[in-house]
Amino acid sequence: MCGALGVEQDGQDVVLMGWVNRRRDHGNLIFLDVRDRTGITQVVLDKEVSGEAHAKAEAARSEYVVAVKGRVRRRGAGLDNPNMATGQIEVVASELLLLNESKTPPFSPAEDAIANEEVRLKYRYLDLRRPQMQHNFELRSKVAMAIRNYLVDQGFLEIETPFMTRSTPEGARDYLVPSRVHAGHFYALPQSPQIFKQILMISGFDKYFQIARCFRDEDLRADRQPEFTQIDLEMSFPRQEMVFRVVEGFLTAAFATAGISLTTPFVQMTYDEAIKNYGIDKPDMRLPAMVDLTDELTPELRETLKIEKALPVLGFVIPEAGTLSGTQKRGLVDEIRLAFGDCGLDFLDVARLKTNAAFAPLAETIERKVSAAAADLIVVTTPKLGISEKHSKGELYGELKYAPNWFSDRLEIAIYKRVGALRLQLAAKFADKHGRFVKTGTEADFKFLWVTDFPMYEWDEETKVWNAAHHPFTSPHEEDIKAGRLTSDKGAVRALAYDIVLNGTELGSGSIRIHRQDVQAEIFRSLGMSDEEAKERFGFFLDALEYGTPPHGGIALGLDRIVMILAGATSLREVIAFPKTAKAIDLMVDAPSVPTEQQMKELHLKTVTRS
RNA sequence: GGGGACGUAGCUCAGUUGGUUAGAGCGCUGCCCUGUCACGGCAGAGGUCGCGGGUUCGAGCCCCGUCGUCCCCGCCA
Repeated sequence: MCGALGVEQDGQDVVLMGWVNRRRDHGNLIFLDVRDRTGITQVVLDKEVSGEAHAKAEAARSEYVVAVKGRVRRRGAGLDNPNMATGQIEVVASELLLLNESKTPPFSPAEDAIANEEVRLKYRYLDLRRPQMQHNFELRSKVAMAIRNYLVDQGFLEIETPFMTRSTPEGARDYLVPSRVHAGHFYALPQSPQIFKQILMISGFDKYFQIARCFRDEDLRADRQPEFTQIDLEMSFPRQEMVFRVVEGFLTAAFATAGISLTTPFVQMTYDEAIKNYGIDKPDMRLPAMVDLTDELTPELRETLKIEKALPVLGFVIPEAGTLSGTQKRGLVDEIRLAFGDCGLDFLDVARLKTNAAFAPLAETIERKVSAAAADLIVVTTPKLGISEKHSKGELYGELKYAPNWFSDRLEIAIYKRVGALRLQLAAKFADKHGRFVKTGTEADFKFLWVTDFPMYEWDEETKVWNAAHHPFTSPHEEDIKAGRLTSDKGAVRALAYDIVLNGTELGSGSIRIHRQDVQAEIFRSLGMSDEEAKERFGFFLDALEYGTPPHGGIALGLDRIVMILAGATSLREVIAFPKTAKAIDLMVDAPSVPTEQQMKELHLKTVTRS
């Protein structure tokens, strides 16, 4: 292989096959850089060595497929290329075959500058030839294999579940597949194998896993594709810590394939703590936390900053941001105001903190509380959100989605989330300076975290109902059931649900499930689902629960996201061979497409145009 | 559904206050070249300025609409 040659092979006869990465024609001497999956080797075609091979090389062009027969030679003094892995050797060709020609490609896989995504996706086969992409998919393959091996070693069984099924209870929109045999009936592609894996527990497969494709018809993001791959697993008789240890185990194995050793167990915090300290349920631990400064502010300072009495004031630090000029500061404030509304905020570096008339008396306290270093930027803020005492709890939950237990009765909690978002946006803005997001290939680049005790219910402001925050098979905390909160105080019910977070990205989420039919029925009722409705949607599952269901629980992790972060990429498209655009289009095969009339007829379908 | 950025040669991009013949680098084609490795030299080809409409004496540039790509909000266990 092209990348496998080194000085050890000096003098050996070899055959190389690959693509012409570059051609350098010196007349009677031609260099071809031949590329395959493993790397690039320089091939020398000397007219005096083989006139025939040399003549063929004259016709060779970029991306031609060639076979070279020749001898490995240590390059002469001063001819080594230190920029190339194989730069100490070259292959002197005695024979050259042009196995296939290539049209001039719209962009060259050899180029350092990458074309725009539209072109890359249309000519995906060319894009995938790029060494970076080849590396990503080698990494992905190895990671998946390491996880498989680990789980199998731990006694997990890999079991497949159907793609053509019925809706799973995940709340996302389904992709539907029309049935030819049953007019008007549709299969749904699974949003996850959730129900099947629980059934497998009931079936006695006490440790199941699957690297499973999942489908969700929702709008996309850089880290969301309509079809994606999950490492899905479920265990019987677990405590959640048992699930954590399994996940930490396979992640350690997976990261080891990339040469990164992880320290376990991972850090753990509750959902409430995450919101309170980071303003988000998936904290990026590479950045410092927020600090509540409410009790530190004097009434005079509140006056100066025009902060209403009731609102909490939060501070945080952007590391290494350096000193901002007045203009920069004003620009930043305007920008933030645009995105976050009036924040009553101020940006202060440590020096300014001490000289600012309003803040000076508190300088030391604030500096100490936010643990600011000299070059750090201190942000003191309270987004106002137009919140007042008049706002109902429901409206607040709408803003908040969840209602963490510790502030069930307070009105200003959405602020924590706003400030959390602000913290992330500002950190991204100063990313070049603080370097916290830079990947160096060490353990420190990967900050894992377990977030536990998620709320059981979330308030849907549009429909004015409580929904299951995770899914309706998640078990609430026993004490919350006993305290009657399922009916009296839904917002305060904690679930035995947990997320695993890496660098601010949710990698996966899982829960301990309900294994008792009576509890399950109570949950459905608490979600406003009638017994009939529950039976209609999940009847088969409720039946199964009644035949000796073991306590069980599990988790599912996004394989694509793991590989993305490990590869240092910022989009899933870099680690999915044939991804879709933000509008769920495959630009290479041009999918989705219009079916033929014959297909439509057989499927009993008719297209209606919505006006 | 909403907001933002982008769309000019095959690719990456520049294009001033609206002005006459739209440029650069890379790539491509031909010729030359025996030590290059982002080879070099000479010559050359290559444009529906995304698309449609409008304003104007005149539009790559201004306005409206539309399509596409990307990012974000909503949405998404």
